[in-house]
Amino acid sequence: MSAEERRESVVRAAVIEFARNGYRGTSTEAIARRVGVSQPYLFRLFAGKQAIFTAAAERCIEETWRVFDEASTGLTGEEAAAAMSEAYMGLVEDSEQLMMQMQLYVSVFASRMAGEDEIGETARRLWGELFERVRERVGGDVEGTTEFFAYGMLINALVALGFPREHRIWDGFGDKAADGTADGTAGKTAERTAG
Amino acid sequence: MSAEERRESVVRAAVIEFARNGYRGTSTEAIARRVGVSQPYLFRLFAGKQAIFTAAAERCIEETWRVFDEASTGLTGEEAAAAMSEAYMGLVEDSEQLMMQMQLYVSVFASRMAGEDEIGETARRLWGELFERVRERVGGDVEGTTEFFAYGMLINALVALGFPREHRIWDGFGDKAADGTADGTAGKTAERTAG
DNA sequence: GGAGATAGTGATTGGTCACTAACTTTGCTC
DNA sequence: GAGCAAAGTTAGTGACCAATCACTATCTCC
Repeated sequence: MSAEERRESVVRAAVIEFARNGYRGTSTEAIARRVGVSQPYLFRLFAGKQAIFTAAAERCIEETWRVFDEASTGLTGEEAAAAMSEAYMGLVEDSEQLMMQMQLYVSVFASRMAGEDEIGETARRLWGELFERVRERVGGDVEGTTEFFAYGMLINALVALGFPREHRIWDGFGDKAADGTADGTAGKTAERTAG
Repeated sequence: MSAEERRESVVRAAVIEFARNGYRGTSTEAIARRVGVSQPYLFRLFAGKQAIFTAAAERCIEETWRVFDEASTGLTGEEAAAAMSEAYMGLVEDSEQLMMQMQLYVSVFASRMAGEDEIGETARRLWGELFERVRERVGGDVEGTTEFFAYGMLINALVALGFPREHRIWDGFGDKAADGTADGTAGKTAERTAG
């Protein structure tokens, strides 16, 4: 297998391990085991553990946009927003994607506290780009986009805490979360702008 | 100093250290140093590192309610919601409070992935209670409370990523975040229910 | 003043982990 | 099939860390 292909599989494995156990809680040994390669070999493919984490985080944000884009291609405004909301709700099943985001947030903060903000700069740039892309897709409404991301963050937290989707805590998300009765909206985006 | 007083100072120190560096990234040595006692003594006061983390997490959620309660005493409905939103925005300065929450979320997930859900059960109970208390305070509106928490989670993420409050990314939070022009609302709560 | 309880420390240990150095294997090209 | 580069491994190192053990100091009550 070429180094480039190996790097790809390392990133995929790293997303899973880092999402589940965080930066400090993940050993390079665990990543290597998942890839099926010896642990020292990771250091031939990446400059260090931090570089693997950064690559996993970038992948995760790119993948999030890919999900949004795929769900909303050809749509605009409220329709696009609803489609992306629904797509994000679908990620609740695939919790690695959501948790890798959370791990990125806390790791960026930790790095900044430690006096380094390199990963923070990267994360803010990527996150800002994601925000702008979503904003364009829904038609430029900043407040609506902010609300969209707000609900996304709450979903992350509820998934992390392990509230099952039947739990009452999900009741406030329209009726999409609890029983899948799609009314074409998710979050409160449609209601808000219709109000 | 009595053991009880020491435990209190350990919890306070632990919130800061865990908030900045996470569970795995925080050494008991670092907590002990901040408290001003020897590292082994922590294990006289608490059963283990996990017990310190749990105590810090509980404290953090209690403190969050305390902030909400203090800000909204005597108020109801939209006024209470606005006051609590404003109070939460004030915590942006005091990022340890917000980051300890985030660390709790990722740690709960990690514990569940590791097959233990003890801290998860505690966290869900406390978080659910916080949600219910806020809901009562704002008058029972589930959708509005959900929205309130959603914006709170987005604030956590933006703080973690280190977006300065002047950054455009905060523009979608009414006009409160950017320039402090208090219009009596925060997030979109007032607009939504008024719509 | 001594007995018991409470507060607190120094030394240590078994274990983990990121990372390195040196070596081997595999596949390609002429 | 020799030469070579890329892919991959085994063995090892220094640092760190949660938890334990055995010990000391201080206070209180009789």
